Amino acid sequence: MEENFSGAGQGLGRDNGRDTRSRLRELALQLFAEQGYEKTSLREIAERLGVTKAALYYYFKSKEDIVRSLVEDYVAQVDDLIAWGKDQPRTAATRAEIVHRYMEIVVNGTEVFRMLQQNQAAVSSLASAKERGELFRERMDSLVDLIAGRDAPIRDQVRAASCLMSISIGCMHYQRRAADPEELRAALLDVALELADATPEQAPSRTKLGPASLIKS
Amino acid sequence: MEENFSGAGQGLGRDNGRDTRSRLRELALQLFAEQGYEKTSLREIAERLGVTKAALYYYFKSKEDIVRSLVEDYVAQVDDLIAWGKDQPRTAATRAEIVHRYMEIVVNGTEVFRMLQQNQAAVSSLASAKERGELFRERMDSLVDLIAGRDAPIRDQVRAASCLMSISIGCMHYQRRAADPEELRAALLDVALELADATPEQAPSRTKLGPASLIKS
DNA sequence: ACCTGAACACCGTTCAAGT
DNA sequence: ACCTGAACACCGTTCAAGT
Repeated sequence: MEENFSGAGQGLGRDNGRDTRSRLRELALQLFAEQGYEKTSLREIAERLGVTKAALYYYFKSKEDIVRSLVEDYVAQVDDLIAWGKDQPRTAATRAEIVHRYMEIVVNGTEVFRMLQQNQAAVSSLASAKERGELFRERMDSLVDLIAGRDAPIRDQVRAASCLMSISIGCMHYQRRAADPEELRAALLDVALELADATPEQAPSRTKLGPASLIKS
Repeated sequence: MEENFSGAGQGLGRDNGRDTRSRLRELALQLFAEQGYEKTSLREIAERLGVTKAALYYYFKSKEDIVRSLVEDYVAQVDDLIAWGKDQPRTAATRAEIVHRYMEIVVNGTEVFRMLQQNQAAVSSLASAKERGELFRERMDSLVDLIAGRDAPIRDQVRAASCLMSISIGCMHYQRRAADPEELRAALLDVALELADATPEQAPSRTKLGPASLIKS
């Protein structure tokens, strides 16, 4: 919805506007992810683009608005996934499908997710003042609910959260140094899928608190 | 080393200095974690403390220096853990011990880790200009090496990284809403320990790429 | 439609000066 | 030892004005 914005009249103008706008978005993403949102000044972006600071306000109404434009698409994709998941039966197959789809989203937007991860504080106060609270926390919780089941025991919630974190952190952290991207994908899926299913505590637990924890105090 | 700084002469002065300094640290940690490092101005901190902006520079030589002072202790603890781990045999017991110790560190410094997590970008450029690169990335990698073994296959590296992330993210994310903190600890340990050991792929793999992936293309 | 120049309030930092 | 007031360069944002 932000990417295919060119449709309106790209043959009419110099198409230079579209060009400047997307160069701006591309450059901002790179700089925000690399050196951080707050450490990247609009002056730096403008200089590299060959325009004035003030010119940027023709394309975006604020610095935060640039981030919103970069993130928007992926937030929508996650929302779609959540909506889809809510209509699905609570089976192992559904959980696996959620993991696969989430993985797909993250893989396609690794740079954006890296940028989000690195600028959590700056981004979460971007909450648009509207009801879309926290932007991440909330959606994390929704996905955890879908995977572990609503009001699941903490242990299963932790497993589900770890499952999701493994995917995103794993992508961001290893994508650059992994020789074969397919191998990384397979490894991530393997770990994530293992975490997506609550294990029926096969081994009688290696922590001191086993089933015996009911006896305490 | 930063906490027990009072030893020098706390009976001599008004002990008001020590007091202002630690009130400053406490307040800064709270604000940085809550609203973010960059969104928290020194003016706000100073006002709440009842002094001028400039007064803060008597205690810390820069804004970043406040963060360094907050983080220092925990970085040192992690470094100690890494150093200890390097001298240990590569057994399952060692891995379990590393997980337990890491958990201990994170539990004791949850607020600091939350603050680090939320301000990654701001903090990682705090790299002191010295060689202590990235502050987190690097130490993460060292711990992963200790758990998975150096130059382990990606799958095992991912498992080890997930193990560590489960602990820190799990603490930060669930500590506040968990009814019983002991239960949370047990749940986190359970998941982390499962991830700390590479599974001998018991089930013949549920991803499309099994051992058969060698045949491809 | 696309961009500039100049001004705004605010930020982190420095420093001479006060007690 | 502990703190202030005033100044510095820089930041994001606005706006009237130019083409």
